[in-house]
Amino acid sequence: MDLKKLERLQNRLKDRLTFLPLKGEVSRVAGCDASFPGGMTLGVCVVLGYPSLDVVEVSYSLLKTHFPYIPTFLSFRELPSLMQAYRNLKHKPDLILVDGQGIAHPRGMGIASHLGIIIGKPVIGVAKSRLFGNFDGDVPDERGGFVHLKHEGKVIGAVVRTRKGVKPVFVSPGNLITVEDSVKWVLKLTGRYRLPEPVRIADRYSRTLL
DNA sequence: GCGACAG
DNA sequence: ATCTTGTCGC
Repeated sequence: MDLKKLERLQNRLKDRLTFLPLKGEVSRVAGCDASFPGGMTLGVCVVLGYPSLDVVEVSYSLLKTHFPYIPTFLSFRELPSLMQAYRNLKHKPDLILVDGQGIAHPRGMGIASHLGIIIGKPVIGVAKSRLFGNFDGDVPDERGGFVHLKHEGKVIGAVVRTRKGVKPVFVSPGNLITVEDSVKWVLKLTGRYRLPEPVRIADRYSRTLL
């Protein structure tokens, strides 16, 4: 486990990121998350139909955990399992949401970006707390209110209020999508809960599947 | 040297 | 993330 080497890998992968408006039809959306039941990593991917949000498929992968939690290196802990679960899907999604940061990361390589580079599809990162980036003032307390997350003047994501009176979430593009479209889709996929349905359901399965 | 630090 | 008792608010 050579962190310096992994940092260089993240810096190299960063050059392969692309940010474009989301084009084409979105008929399926996926949510990915992992849990850690006693020394194991349970990665889960759920696919929902869009716009119905009905669960189309759930796939998972249970692997022995081989990497600890170290801030800014989350992908090396969770991706092996999440990738395996993703490969097992029979119905591939057009858009993916992952529990964690996208480019709102010190080296622009949060887990959502890393996953986005590997599978080459639009991925959005949705985190419950901040890792990197700053924002001014407060997030308007109304569903849909948001302020940009920035780093050295550049917009790298947004702090979004998905429900009035509830703590906001940190949204950032992983790959093949823009900050604006990421915010727009997170809101379109959020119902009566704090987290958008794909990640909320993936989270629930990852802790209930056993 | 000190504080921050996704899940 | 996981563990785990009690409390606040609708």
